[in-house]
Amino acid sequence: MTSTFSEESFGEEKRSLNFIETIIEEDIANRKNEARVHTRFPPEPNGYLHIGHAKSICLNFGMAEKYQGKCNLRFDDTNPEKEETEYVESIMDDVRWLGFQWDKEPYYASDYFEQLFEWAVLLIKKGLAYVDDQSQEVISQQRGTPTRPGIESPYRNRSVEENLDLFMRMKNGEFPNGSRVLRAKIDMSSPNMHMRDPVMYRILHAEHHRTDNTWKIYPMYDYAHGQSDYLEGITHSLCTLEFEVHRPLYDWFLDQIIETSYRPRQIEFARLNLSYTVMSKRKLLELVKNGHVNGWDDPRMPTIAGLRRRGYTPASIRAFADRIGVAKRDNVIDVGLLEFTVREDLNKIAPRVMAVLDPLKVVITNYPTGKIEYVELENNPEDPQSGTRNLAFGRELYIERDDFMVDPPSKYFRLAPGKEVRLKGAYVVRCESFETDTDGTVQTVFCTYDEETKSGTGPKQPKVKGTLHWVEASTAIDAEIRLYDRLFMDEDPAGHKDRDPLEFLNPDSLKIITGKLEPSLAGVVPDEKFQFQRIGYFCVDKDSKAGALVFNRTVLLKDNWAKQSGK
RNA sequence: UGCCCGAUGGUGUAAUUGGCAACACGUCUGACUCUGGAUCAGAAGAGUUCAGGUUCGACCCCUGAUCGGGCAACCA
Repeated sequence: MTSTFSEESFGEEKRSLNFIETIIEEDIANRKNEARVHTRFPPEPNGYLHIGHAKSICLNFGMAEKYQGKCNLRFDDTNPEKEETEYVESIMDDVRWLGFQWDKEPYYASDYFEQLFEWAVLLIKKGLAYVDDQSQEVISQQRGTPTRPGIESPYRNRSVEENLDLFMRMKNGEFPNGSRVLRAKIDMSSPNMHMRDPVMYRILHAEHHRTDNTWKIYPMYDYAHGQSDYLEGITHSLCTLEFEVHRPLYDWFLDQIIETSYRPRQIEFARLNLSYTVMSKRKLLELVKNGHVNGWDDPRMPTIAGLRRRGYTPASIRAFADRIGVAKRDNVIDVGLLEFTVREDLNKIAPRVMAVLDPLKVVITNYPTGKIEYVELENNPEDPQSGTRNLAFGRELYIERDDFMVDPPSKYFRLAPGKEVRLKGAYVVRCESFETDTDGTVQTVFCTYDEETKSGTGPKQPKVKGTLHWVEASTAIDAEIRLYDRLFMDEDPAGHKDRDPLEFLNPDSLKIITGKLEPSLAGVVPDEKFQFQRIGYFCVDKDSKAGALVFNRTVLLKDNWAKQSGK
């Protein structure tokens, strides 16, 4: 094994290789395929990319980066009935957003239709492919079952001439959909179902998003994928485990056409599963179509577009992909790990601001009426470069309703009658009294402040247990805050036989409230990210406008008090 | 009663290719803190699915079993 490429630069922790890196390094050491590394990310443009695809993207582009190779973006568009340009666009957006750059232009399997067709003709001439006139049902029956061998089609031994003629006429559109297929002649009794004379081409009179109506026949995945890899010079074709049984077929087709020593190799890894969510395109599409979420980029969706709108950063997703690793065993990653990686990134980069989501009025009774002063606050204690800002302080403020209790337990470090807290960046205040409405809900809390405790400059700096965030009432601005929670209440919503994942939908996955924010936020634009001090990370939604701000909650801060008091 | 994969703390991923298991998240302590965040220090938690075998020595090799996943679209 060469260690040339496994050495990490100084400061980075040195990690052991995953099984794919091990294979690649062996191949490089053996100078297989001239020691080139060329991968590809091959999505079908029939839906939006999700976090599982992000794993594949990071893997494929990551291997290319690590071994100074290349990675193609290739749209696997062999089924005109499901594929749309909208998806092509979104996929390119997502890959770019994650920070990867594909080699040259995006490729399309449809670019190879002509070549694929010629190779099909070649297979017919070699006696390795034939036109079958039977119906889908009959062909399916003849295929047998996993435990019973199939039987051969009566059309299996047609002459090359007849096959050629029929295949041409299929191509020319002379036959209706479903009337004939081209099949590879392999082995109807193979224990591997995929080798039982698989279909190579079907007749589809459908408009293709790129080739329009030129083609009346379309190649199947198995017939197109390996050859596409070959045409692009791919060396390591990484795909998920369910394609493992396809590998003999991948190799079989390549065997028939390859004349060089170069050959791509398919390697399978386990797809990502995330707890408390669903990951199949079909189920995600259902969520969108049935209106359980507001589109593919709804911040509750595990799509890349959804995560982006939720406030996740590319760095956090790449860090996530990094930590989950790559292996062949089935896995379910705790969604908490994803949340950890965003917090980790946002903690470093998100400016801190004051925002009160459930406001409770506080009156500082000994503070002059009408006076406003400005206190200085750090923008981000984690980032010394981020500077400070001035924030209005006055007699009437809002604090979080959770931060006051009439009759608190002993470990409660916040405001309560007779207790003192620090208002972050301002003064220490003491709660003298409070006022409730008729049903006992606290309406206003009355405090006194000590002018000498002013943050930083005051002569008295008493140690107080609690520090609260706050906003000054007359200058605070309102904003719509969208509080997102997990979409499903079950850890594995799709993992129950006889139960629809929709049964586990979380009815409280979105709550919309109006919060009070510090005025410096008036000019924010979509995608800006902040830490609402002591609450969590929030980002500006694309629906946000000046005067009608909208924030999405990305993730809460870790909250040991909630954990402790919840028990 | 087929074929192909896989099985290591709660969750993931490792173990210099045979020298008695490490890292991350999570959990729990404690310190620090003008964010009950972050940071720092520490702890608990698996003896590697099971049973045999080879070996001085097995997570690693062999045999068998068990459990889990995948395969019967003219989907990818």
